[in-house]
Amino acid sequence: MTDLKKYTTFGEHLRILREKEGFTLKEVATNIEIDISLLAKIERNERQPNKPLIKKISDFFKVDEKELLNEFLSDQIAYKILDEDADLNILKVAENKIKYGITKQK
Amino acid sequence: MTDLKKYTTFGEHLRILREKEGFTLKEVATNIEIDISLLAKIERNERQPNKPLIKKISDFFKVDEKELLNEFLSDQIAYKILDEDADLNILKVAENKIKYGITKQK
DNA sequence: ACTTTTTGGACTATTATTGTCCAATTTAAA
DNA sequence: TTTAAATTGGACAATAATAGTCCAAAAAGT
Repeated sequence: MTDLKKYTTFGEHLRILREKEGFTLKEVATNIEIDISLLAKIERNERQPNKPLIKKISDFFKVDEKELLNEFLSDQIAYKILDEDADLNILKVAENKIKYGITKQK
Repeated sequence: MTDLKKYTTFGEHLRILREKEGFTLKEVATNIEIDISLLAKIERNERQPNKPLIKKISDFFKVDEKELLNEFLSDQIAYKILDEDADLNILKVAENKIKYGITKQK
């Protein structure tokens, strides 16, 4: 587990990684082969990374891919709740659905 | 709270409501003004309802709209976890993100 | 002041999802 | 056991959502 502020977004996490190492957007973007502007947007959570990109990022910064992926997925869920401004208890409901019953969608 | 099997999907819930009242797909579909086939797909969770439709459904079956909406939202989260086959603990992480910090996406 | 870095917006491209249509299958009722 | 009604399923078109690009403006650093 990295010693970052917990409970931040994927984007912030990424920015912190980058700044900790003193890289510019350009340097990172070049390495992970995306547009600078896109990387900036990802850091600001205006765009979502895809899986291959998360892999490249974890390789570049030498962090655990799984951890980054979880950061990303938990963001998605958090954003969904915020967007819909749903009650937090639906998380428990979702958990129970998974545990007791429902199966994958086709 | 309706006395339905708990922790089922939106689609199953809908089908149970319909069958309990002895309606055919056609009858319900006509009333809520969607294609029969689409309704069938929604009952099988092959299509997701949208908000206005959830409203129409709750009106038609005289059930609480908020409850149906939560059913739908918790499904979405459950399906996401299953699809990504993510660890359940990301739900807790998401909850903490919401509680301590992150704000709405733009 | 000049240079580099970052931001922001408008636009296009891509991907995902919904909704439609119709034929095939299943159910049930005559 | 045929006939009709109900349901399913797939292929496709329509729509919506999201990502990615390009470039100019703003901010930060030297």
